[in-house]
Amino acid sequence: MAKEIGITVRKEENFSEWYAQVVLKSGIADYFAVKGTIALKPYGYAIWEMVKKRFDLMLRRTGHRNVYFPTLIPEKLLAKEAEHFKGFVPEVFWVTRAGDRELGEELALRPTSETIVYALYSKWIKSWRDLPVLYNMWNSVFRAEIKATKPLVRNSEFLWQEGHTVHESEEDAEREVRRILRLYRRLAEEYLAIPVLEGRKSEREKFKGAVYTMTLEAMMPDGKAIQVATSHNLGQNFSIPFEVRFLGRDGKEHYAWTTSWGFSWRMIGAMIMIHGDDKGLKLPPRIAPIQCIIVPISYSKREREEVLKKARKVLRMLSKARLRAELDEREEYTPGWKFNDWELKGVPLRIEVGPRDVREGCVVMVRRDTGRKEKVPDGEVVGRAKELLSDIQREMLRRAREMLRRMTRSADSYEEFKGLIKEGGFVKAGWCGSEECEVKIKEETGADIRLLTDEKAKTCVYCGRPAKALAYFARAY
RNA sequence: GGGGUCGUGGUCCAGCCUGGUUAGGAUGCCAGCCUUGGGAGCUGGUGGCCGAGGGUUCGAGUCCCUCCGACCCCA
Repeated sequence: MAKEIGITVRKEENFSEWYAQVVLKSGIADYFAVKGTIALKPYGYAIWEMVKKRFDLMLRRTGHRNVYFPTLIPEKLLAKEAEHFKGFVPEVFWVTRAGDRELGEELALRPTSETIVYALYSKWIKSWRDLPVLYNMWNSVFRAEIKATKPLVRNSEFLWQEGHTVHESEEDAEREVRRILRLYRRLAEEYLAIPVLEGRKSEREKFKGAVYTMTLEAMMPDGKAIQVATSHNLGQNFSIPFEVRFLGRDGKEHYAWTTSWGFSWRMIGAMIMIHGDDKGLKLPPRIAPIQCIIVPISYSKREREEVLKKARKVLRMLSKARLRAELDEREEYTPGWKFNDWELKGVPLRIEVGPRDVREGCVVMVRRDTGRKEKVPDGEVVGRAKELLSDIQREMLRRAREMLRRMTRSADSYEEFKGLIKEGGFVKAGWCGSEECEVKIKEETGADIRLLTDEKAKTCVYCGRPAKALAYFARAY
C-alpha cells in the first residue's frame, strides 16, 4: 500500500534522507522558500513548547526573568566588540532599505543579542544593588547558512533561548555559567533523554567575544557530534566597550561581569536523530505532546458504541491522572493505519480498545520503544500507563547512554586517531594546546575539538609535544 | 570547501535524450457505499502558469543561459 506515507529509507542505510523524512512526515516541520528556513507545524511546535516550558520552569526557580529585545541591530552597535563582530560577519543578514529609501546605516538581523542587550543594560544598571541582572529571552535569530542546511540542526533562522546576565564579580559570573550548564544537562538528559558530554571549548571554537565557553555535546548515530547547548563567560569583554558599569559596595565604579548562554530547537533535532527508528519518531514521554494515544477498534455499529464508550472512559481516567492522552476517533482510517501513523509521530504509548477488550475488561498497551504488547485490566490502566511511560523514559536514556559509550574511544597515535575519526564518534586524545595542530587535524580528518576536559593526557596526538589537555575530537554538524 | 543528483496536481513519479493536438499514472483529497485487532475495497468527482526569469523556435515540460530551492557523496 501507500508506503510513501511512512519512512521509505532505513536509518542505517541513508541517515540524512531518513532524518529529513522523519521531520517532514511526522508533521514537525516543512521547508520554506528561503534557503535554510523552515516552518514548525503544530506537532513540531508542541514539542518545542514542551521543551520550552520545562526550561522556563527551571529558570523561574533560579530567579531568572523573561524579557524581549528588538531584532534589528545598527551596524555600529554590532561592531562594537571587535572579536565578536569578526566571528559573526560571514553569516549576518543585512537590511539595507526601508520601502524605497536606502537606510543611512545598515541594520543587521540579530545573529545573537549581546550587543542589543548591553546597549540597554548600560543604561539600566547603576549600582551593585541592581545586580545580578538575570534575564532570558525566547526568540529567533538569523545566521545565514551558505551550504549545508538541515531542518532543526542547521537553519538560517532558528528558535532558541538566550540568557544574558550581569554580575558584580568574576566569581559570580563563573558560578552562573556553571549553574546554567547544569540546567541544560538536566534538560537534555532527564527530559529529552540525550546523554551529553560536558567541557570547555577551545579558543578557536569558543563564542567569539567570550573569555571561555562551556559546552554540552551529544553524539549522533551516524558518528557526528552535535553541540546541544553552550554557556559563555564573557568576563568584561562586553561590559567595557558597552560601558556596563556600576557603583560597587566599595563606593567605586566597576565594570560588570557578564555571561550569556543558549540552546536552540537543534536539541530537538538531536533527539530525533538519537531515538528515531525505521518507523519514524520516538519521543521521550516527558516531552511528548501526546503520551498515550487511544485507538478504538470495532466491527459492527453496536460494538462501535461500546468500544467508544470505553475508550472515552479510559481517556478521562488518563487525563484526570494528568497524563497527556488523546483518543483517535477518526472514522476514515482503519486501526492499522492509525498504528502506523502514531508510530511515525513517536507517541510513546498506544492503548488499543476493541470488542475483545470490552468483553474481557481490559485494554491492550503497546510501547513505542520496544513494540511490546500487553493486556492491562481496566482497574490498572492509569497505574500501568504511568509505569510504562517512566520505564520508556528510563530505557530511552539508558540506550542512548550505551550508544554514547560505544561511540567514545581513545587514540594514542595519530594513525589510530585518523582511523577512529573515519569510523565516527568521539575520539579522546591529548592536545598540546596549539591552534596549528588543531587546524591541521581539522584539515586532514574533518574533525575538530568538541570539548576539552580536566582529565590528564601525556602527549599531543598530532605533534607529540606534551599535552595541555585531553580533548574530545569528532566530526560535527 | 569540492563533487554529483534533482525540481511536473497535496505526495511519489512517468513524459525530456529524439520539441508538435487536450501533460499521464499511482496515491491523496471530496461524496456515497462498504469496512476496522498492523497502512482494506468499489463507484463517481476534485486537483497542474511542468521551481523562477530570460533565450532559441512557427511552436518549449522537452533545447540553451542565469537565478532560486532541495537532496546525496567526499573533506
